[in-house]
Amino acid sequence: MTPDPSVPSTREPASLPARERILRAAERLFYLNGVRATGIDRIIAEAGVTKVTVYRHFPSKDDLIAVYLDRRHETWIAWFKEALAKARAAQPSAARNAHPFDPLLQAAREWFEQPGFRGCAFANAVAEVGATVPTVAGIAARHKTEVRDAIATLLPADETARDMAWAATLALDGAVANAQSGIGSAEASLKGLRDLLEALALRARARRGGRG
Amino acid sequence: MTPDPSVPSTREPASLPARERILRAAERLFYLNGVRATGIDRIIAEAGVTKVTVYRHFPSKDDLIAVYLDRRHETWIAWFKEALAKARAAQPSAARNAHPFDPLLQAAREWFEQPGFRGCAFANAVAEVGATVPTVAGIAARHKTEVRDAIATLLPADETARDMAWAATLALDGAVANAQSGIGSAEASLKGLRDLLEALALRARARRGGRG
DNA sequence: GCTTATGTAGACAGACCTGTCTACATAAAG
DNA sequence: CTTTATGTAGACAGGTCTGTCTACATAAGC
Repeated sequence: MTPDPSVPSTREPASLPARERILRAAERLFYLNGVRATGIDRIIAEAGVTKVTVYRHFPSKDDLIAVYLDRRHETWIAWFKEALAKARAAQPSAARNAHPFDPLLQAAREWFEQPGFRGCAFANAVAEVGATVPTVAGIAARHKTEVRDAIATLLPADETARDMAWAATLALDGAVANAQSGIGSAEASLKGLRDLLEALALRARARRGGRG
Repeated sequence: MTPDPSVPSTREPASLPARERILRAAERLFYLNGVRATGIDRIIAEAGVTKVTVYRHFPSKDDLIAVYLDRRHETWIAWFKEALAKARAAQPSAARNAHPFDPLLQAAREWFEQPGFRGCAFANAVAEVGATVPTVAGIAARHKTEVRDAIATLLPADETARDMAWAATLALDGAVANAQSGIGSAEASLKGLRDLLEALALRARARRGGRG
C-alpha cells in the first residue's frame, strides 16, 4: 500500500521537558499524517525520547490521541477567537450589521492559507477512527459547539443568533473539507463560503426589517 | 490502540463471480471501517475468496481502493440524481421556484438516515490517506463536481446556477460531516442545512426580483 | 539518606499488514 | 488437445504496529 505520507522529519528541541516534546511531535504528526497513520515509533524519534518515557506519561496511544485533541482544541479555538475579534475590531461599525460574517471569512482565509493546513483535526480524527472511540467523538462535539459559540459573538445577541451561528458553522465545515482535498481548493472554497454567509446575513436582515 | 471497529462480518453469496464478491466486500468494509483500517485479510474472508484471487484481479490494495471509489461514485451519484428527480417531481410546480432546494434537503435526510451512514466516502478517504495518493484526490474532485452539477439541475439554468449549486454543495458537505460525527447529529445537521439552503434561495429570488 | 519521579538504551512479544510463492483444479477458447 | 483464465489452500517473507520488559542513571523532595 501507499507508504506513510512524506512529511519532513523534525526534532523537538532538547531544552523542553520530555512530555512537552512528545506532545509537540504528536500534535504535528497526528495532524499532518493522521492519528492512525502515525506510529508511536515516529513520535519517539521526533520527540527525542524513548518508548518507556512515552508510556510513562501516557498509558496508551489512545490516551495520547485524546490529549492531542484536547490541546489542539485549546490552541485552535484561542487562535480562532482572536482572529475573529481582530477582524471585527478592524471592521467599520456600519459593516458589522450588514456583513457580520466578514471576520469569519477572513479567519477562514487565513487558516486555509497556513502552510500545514490539512483540514479540521477533529473531522479528520472522526473520519479515521470513526465513532467507535467515544472520546474522539466527544471532543469533536465539544469543539464544534465552541466554534458555533465563537461565531455567535459576531451576531446581535437575539434569539436567532444561535441558529444562524450554527448554520455558519456547517458552512465553514463544508468549506474546510473542500479546501482540504486541495483541488481548485482555497479560492473556490472561500467563494462558496462567502456566498453562503452573505445569503445568511441577508435573510437575517430581511427578517428583522420585515418584523420590526 | 483501539481495535478495528466492530462492524458485523458477513459473507458475499457464492453465486457471484469472485471479482464481484471482492468488490462488494471491499465496498462495505472500506466505507464502514475506512480504507486504511480495513485489511486485505478481512476482505478475502468476507468475499469468500483467497488472497491469490484478489491479487490476480487487483495489482495492489491501492488499486482496489481506486476501483472501490470509482464504483462508489457511480452508485452513489445515480442514487442521488434519482432521489433529487423523484423529490422534484413530487414538488408542486409553484414550489420549484420558491424552494428549489427542497429535493436536496429530502435527499440529504434520506441519506443521513440510512442504516450504515458514515459520511462521505470521498471526504473520508481523503482524510485517511491524505492528498498523498493523487488517485484518491482526483476521484474525490470529480465526485464533487458531479454533485454540484446534479444540484444545479434543481435551479433555473441562468449564469448564477453554477455558483449557487456550488455553495449548496459546500453546505451539504458541512451537514454531512456533522451528521457523521453522530452527536445531536441528523436532525441538527438538517436544520442547519435547511437554513443555509433557504437563505441561498431567498437571495437568488431577491436578486431576480431586483433586476427583472 | 532514602524515596520517588523522570529519564536513558534497546530487546522482546504478539499481533497485523501487504504482497509473493508453490502446487493443484477446472473450464472455456482456440 | 492445448493454452489461458480463473479458481482453491495455505505457507512464507519482511515489514510495522502497540505495548512490556530489564537494567541503569540522575535529580528533587522529605
